[in-house]
Amino acid sequence: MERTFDTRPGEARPSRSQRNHEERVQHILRHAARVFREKGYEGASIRDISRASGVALSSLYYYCRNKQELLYRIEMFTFSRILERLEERLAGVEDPAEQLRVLVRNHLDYFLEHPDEMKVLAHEEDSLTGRERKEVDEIKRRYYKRAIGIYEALGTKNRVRQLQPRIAVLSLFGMMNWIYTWHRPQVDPGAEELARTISSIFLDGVLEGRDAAATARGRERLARRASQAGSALRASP
Amino acid sequence: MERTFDTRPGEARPSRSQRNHEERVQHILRHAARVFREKGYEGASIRDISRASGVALSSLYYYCRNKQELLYRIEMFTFSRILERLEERLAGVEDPAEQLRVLVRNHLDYFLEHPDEMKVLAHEEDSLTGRERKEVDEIKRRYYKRAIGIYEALGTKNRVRQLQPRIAVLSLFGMMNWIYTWHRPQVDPGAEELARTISSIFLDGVLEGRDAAATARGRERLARRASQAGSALRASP
DNA sequence: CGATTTATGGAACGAACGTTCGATACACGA
DNA sequence: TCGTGTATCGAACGTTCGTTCCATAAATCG
Repeated sequence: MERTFDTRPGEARPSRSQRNHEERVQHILRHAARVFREKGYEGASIRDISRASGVALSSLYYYCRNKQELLYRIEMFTFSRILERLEERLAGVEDPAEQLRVLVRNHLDYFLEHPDEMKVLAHEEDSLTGRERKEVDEIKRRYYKRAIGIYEALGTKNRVRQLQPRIAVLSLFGMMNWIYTWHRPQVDPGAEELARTISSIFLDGVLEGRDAAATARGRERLARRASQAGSALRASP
Repeated sequence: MERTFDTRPGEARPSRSQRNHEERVQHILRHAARVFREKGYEGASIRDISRASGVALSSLYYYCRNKQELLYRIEMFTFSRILERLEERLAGVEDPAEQLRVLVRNHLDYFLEHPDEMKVLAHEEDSLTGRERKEVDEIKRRYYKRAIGIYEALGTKNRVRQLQPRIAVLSLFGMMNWIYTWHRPQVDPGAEELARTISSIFLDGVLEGRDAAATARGRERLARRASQAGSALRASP
């Protein structure tokens, strides 16, 4: 049957049919991402995706095992690309502060270039289950660990506040990943200005120079006020 | 028919039956919030809420017109409480930086006390439609505007970086609202430490003193590098 | 060419969905 | 004690869901 060629069939050399196959899958995934963004994973039906992509309902099952696999492929593909691009851009950058700016810029570039996929990534974290869920969690963790590494390098080369790296880095991801809830391309700044703003808030904060030091003194006062306010609330009718 | 009393019936004086009614609604909403948090609004079925609350499927429709009203009531109630508490705590606080710390602390206190409701608030922004959607958007906007006001006051009393208030404030909300995706009560810090960390990142940044000024010089270098990297990527095979 | 994958879509499946209906149990003022 | 409004629920409605089946075109190849 298959001994005419010494390469296993359907593995190397993407034949024309295979290239078409992969293109078709990408076509479906692009439209699926848009539908998932608009209606959410649970709210979107396979019929919606069929209609949006122009591929018949039952034909979708020729390319994907089920609905979950659509989401899984979108998430895996997107995470892989972001990580891939990040490593390319980090090559040769030594200063940790600049590494962090590169990470933010890379994240936001991808965010604004592929808003559908990125909203799905940020919004459908819990929609996968089983093996698919585990694999996405794993690549997400790799991304997170990369950021933690940069943050810790930042601490060895600079004077840094005593913050838990986990909390600091997840706050940074919060600033970035929340963007999908408010960013309107025609009104709001592009990736460059957003990245500059968020990097500068994270690294330098909002206040400049001695003002930052001045407000630091107010912090113990706040701690006292907060617990005061808490008990006052509980006592009120 | 209804001329025996001069007060309109069922408006003033919450009778015992009315109190029980309101308690029952709150009971349902509490369980509904938990189910919405666990499965998402679309993924959760009325039958799930019936099972979780112990109220029969059809009885739920005695208390709420439909599924959307469950979500609407949860979101309105939660937003109202947060705003209410915020104003109580802000009373008498003059310094804008401290006002901002109070806002963060108030937000996170409510976040960790009512994680179900807060995840629903953060995660189901787009699930409502029509009149209900408009009303929730409106109260959300009031909250946002309050934060913008504090941020602008911060700018008049301190030396502040030239950042768009909209972007800065929405980044702050990003740090806070993203918490629901990662916070584990048994491992992660409570509201006080979280609020301290996030306030300090926002106001003072991660770097301290002259280090912050030193890295500022690196910014134009970054701008150049980023556009370089962008074209390099496009040119690569 | 005829044989065999590759690709497509109409029709149907059982299950689950949001919602409604009608019967029943109970509390309470007249 | 009777009648009326409040509260509850089992059963059912029509619709939509994810998925499968099967028949059939179109491309591939010895």
